Amino acid sequence: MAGRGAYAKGIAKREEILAVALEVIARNGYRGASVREIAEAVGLSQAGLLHYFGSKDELFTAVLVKRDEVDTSDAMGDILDDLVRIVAHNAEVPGLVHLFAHLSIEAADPEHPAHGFFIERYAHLRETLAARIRAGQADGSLRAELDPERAAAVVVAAADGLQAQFLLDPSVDMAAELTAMIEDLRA
Amino acid sequence: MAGRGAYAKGIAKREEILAVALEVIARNGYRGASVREIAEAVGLSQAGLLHYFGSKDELFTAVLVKRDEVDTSDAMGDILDDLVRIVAHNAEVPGLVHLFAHLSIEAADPEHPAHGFFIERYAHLRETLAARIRAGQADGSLRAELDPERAAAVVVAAADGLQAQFLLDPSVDMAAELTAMIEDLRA
DNA sequence: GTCTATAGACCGATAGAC
DNA sequence: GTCTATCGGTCTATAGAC
Repeated sequence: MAGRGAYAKGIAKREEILAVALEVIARNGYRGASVREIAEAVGLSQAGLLHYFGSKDELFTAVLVKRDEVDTSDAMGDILDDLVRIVAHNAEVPGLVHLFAHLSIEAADPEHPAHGFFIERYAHLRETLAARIRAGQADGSLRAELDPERAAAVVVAAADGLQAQFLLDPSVDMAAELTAMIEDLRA
Repeated sequence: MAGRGAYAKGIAKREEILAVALEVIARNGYRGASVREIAEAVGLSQAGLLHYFGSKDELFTAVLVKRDEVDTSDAMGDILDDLVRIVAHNAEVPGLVHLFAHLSIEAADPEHPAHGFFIERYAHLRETLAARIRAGQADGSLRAELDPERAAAVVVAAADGLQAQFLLDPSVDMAAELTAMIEDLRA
């Protein structure tokens, strides 16, 4: 895997493009963040950029995966706390929240490059949460009458829905609402 | 307001366009539902259609308002029941759910024609739900420790988030999940 | 008032030269 | 690996016929 110069340079360039794209989107928002604009910010032509990522959707999907990796590496252990912390952090980068929301809707099409990513992301998130809820029920810290799978799906849904409300009206305090909801799960 | 022939005809044409657009979107989905396609389905040129609605976004916003009117007229009285019924019905028209989700994200831009619509829609929905929760707490049918405003915001958010999960994976049973969530609010 | 036709701007995608 | 040039598609705007 430790490729030679040319290969390694390609990888590095991809990383550089992703970092710049993340900046541009976080600053200018998703709207108007065209491939051309990002390409110019990196110092490439539009076609030059699309050499590294086959299409606009693939580029933006890669940005998403990258953000997810960063979020995951920041995780502290308790998924309930992590979720609230991620949501709180998201309030500071509305452009990225917009990109995420936008792509999650567009990826409904099975042909979309990010379709698999979102399917797996939701499945993994729901499983992790359900396991955490079961553990909490076992040690008596969470209410016993909850259905772990259903509660997990609804917590994930609420987090997404709160982001939509936040995008429309930035005064919505996503983290506070989500915290209150999670508090309500406790015994 | 009872205009003469020409005016009334314009109104009727608008209604006809909205009805056809609703059909096309429900059938073909939002993706690929271009102004041209809808115009041809009505028997108009693209520019002919845009004479009635200033832009694509305005047209789609009008479709949304129309759907909302239909939903509202179907309401039976109890907002909690109505919400579940609307969500259940939505599972049968994924194209419309897609349109709704897509526009609600795009409308985050304050310049978007549907921005005000969504702001008001969420505010109204949250108020109505909060009032219903307060009433339920007064008569002892809903849990007393809930914060009515927060619970209302979270229920709305969950409904939206479940729609996003449903669009990605149609096997997700939105109505069942939402019903379970609402059950959990009861005393 | 209503509609057709057309033109311009922008975008993403692709071909092919270097 | 990067560029220029170009293509097809979408939205918007407008001039002018009816």
